[in-house]
Amino acid sequence: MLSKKCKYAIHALVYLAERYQQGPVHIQDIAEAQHIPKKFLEAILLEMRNAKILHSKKGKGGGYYLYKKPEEVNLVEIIRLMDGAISLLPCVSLNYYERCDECVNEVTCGIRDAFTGVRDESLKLLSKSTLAQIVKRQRELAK
Amino acid sequence: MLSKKCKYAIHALVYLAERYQQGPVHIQDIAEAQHIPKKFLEAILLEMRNAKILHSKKGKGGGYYLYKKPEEVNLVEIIRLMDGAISLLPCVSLNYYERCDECVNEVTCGIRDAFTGVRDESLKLLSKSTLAQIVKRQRELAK
DNA sequence: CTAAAGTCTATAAATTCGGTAGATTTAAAT
DNA sequence: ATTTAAATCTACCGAATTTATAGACTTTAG
Repeated sequence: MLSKKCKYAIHALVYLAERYQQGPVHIQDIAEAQHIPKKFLEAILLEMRNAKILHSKKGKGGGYYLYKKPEEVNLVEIIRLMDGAISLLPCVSLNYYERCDECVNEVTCGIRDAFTGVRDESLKLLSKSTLAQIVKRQRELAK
Repeated sequence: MLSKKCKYAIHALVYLAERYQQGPVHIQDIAEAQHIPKKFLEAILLEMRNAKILHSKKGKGGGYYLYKKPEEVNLVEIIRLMDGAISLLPCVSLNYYERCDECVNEVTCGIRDAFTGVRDESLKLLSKSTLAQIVKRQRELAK
């Protein structure tokens, strides 16, 4: 399962993607519209700002807005930033690899195989899902 | 990521599947061979016994052994028992569904779509992975 | 200069995770 | 019947992580 933090991040980004190039959006607005605790959201947005996904403008009339284009932000990137690995086991992770203590021999471990498949499929689907894609889908569904 | 508990459970089951129909296996043996804390493993095996995946024999010469056939135990079942949902979001879970507070309208939410796809692919791959399959794979790799 | 916004630091509640201790029960072997 | 080896049960614990909250500080438009 994704953490709430990650879920919040995705919702906030989609909200900002819907308002792409319409100027800065207040944290407060996002928090209220998406039912996210404001202070928690603050920290999340800040983290995404540090990762260059968002930009912010301080002071009156300030707020957050997308730095990258909606087509260029996908779910893999967001999940990795917020929660870490996509894969279900550390020993099959591409970006967060860790050796298993239980695995006597990683090469002959029959378990990794299945999870490598799941990882690859998940990566494929999640990387196809960009903010642009999600917003488009959303608009179609709303009709 | 799966919890350690779940990873331990899978390793223990594979170990027992390798010894299917060869009599009860001591917790101690499994713990040592797979580097799992014994007391923690105890609780895990007990849970799988209650779920009718394993049987146990008490007293001298006792131990744990597979109740179901290795072909009949797959990773979906184990993960659901140990960690819960397979899906990444509660609102797309088949067995552990929960409504999202953030979702203003679940029907028009463009996010669920991507995660439904990931869920379906994961379920497909994980349900194909049975203990029998894993043991077979393991024996091939060991050659 | 002031109000409205993000930023930073610190903390805390709640939950989950990973693990342990010890008494009890069961059953085989002697 | 006694001993011994095993699972079972009950209870607990510490640490880490997750999910937040409070409040002082900084920046900027007007």
